[in-house]
Amino acid sequence: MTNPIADKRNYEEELRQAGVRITRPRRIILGILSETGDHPDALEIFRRAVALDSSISLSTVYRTMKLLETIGAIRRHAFEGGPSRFEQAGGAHHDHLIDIETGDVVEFRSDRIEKLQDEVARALGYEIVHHRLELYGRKLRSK
Amino acid sequence: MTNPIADKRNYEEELRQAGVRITRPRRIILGILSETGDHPDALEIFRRAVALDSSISLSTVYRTMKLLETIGAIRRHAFEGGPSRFEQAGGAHHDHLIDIETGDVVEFRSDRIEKLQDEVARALGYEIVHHRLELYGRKLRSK
DNA sequence: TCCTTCTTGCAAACGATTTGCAATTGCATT
DNA sequence: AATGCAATTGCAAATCGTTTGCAAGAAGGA
Repeated sequence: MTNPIADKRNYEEELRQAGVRITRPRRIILGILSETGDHPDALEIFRRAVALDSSISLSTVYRTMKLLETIGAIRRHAFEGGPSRFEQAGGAHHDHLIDIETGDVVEFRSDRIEKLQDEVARALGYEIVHHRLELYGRKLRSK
Repeated sequence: MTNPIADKRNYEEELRQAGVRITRPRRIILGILSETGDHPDALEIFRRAVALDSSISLSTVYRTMKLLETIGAIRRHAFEGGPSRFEQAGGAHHDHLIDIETGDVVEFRSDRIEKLQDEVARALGYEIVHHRLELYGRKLRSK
């Protein structure tokens, strides 16, 4: 999930492919995204970016996230209550379990649930374009 | 799902039980909520309320929604992109399918999906406190 | 290097929602 | 029905996350 070198390469390549310039702020933000395994929000990315180049602005972070989102390089999640959080796209589809105590995000995937969703939608006369499944829970103090 | 008289009764009763005063604005908002089968947002509720009493303010709508939410009389949903939308609580649990073309909301329920969610969470060492499952789709032009 | 176009930082604007405050109201009490 | 006080209101201003206009500054092909 965290593969700094290869992922970073991909990002710049994706940008080039999309015909956008590779600027200093973008390179920095891309580096941050490709090295993180968590789901940071814009402000958190901004903080990490400023640590590397204090001249980066929050607007640029937002603009870059939107750009990356439209070219499909990252995914945006609006979990309950908080600001949008981002993750690299490219991996297989998955849903999220959010630890309501820590905010940690655990990714999971259930083909059986996906299949049932399709069935439900079809039964209602719809085809699913996309979905959002978020489980909010707390750690079992399993002994 | 739409039962004006009984539902309206319940609302005022619930408010009394919670020890809050039954005011003119509240009565009007409650009436609107109990008569609607859809999932209006605050502004829409405000519009309908103003039609009945032009002195009602949007803040009061927001305050009332929050109040009703905390006493468990209504549920708030933050569907993708838009403002919060509300529905009466009290019915059985269900999830939502949102028509991405019209914004219409279809309620559905799948015990099998619920069960699988629990299994997934448990396997990850969590217990679910609540969840959010939203299907975004478009009508099948089924002939 | 030059030129055009894309990007940036900044500050102001934004939409949804919340809040401070002084005026008004509900309602338990006389 | 009149009283009193806390709960509630409308209004305007504040808030949060995010977007945008603009003038200045870089990217990168000619």
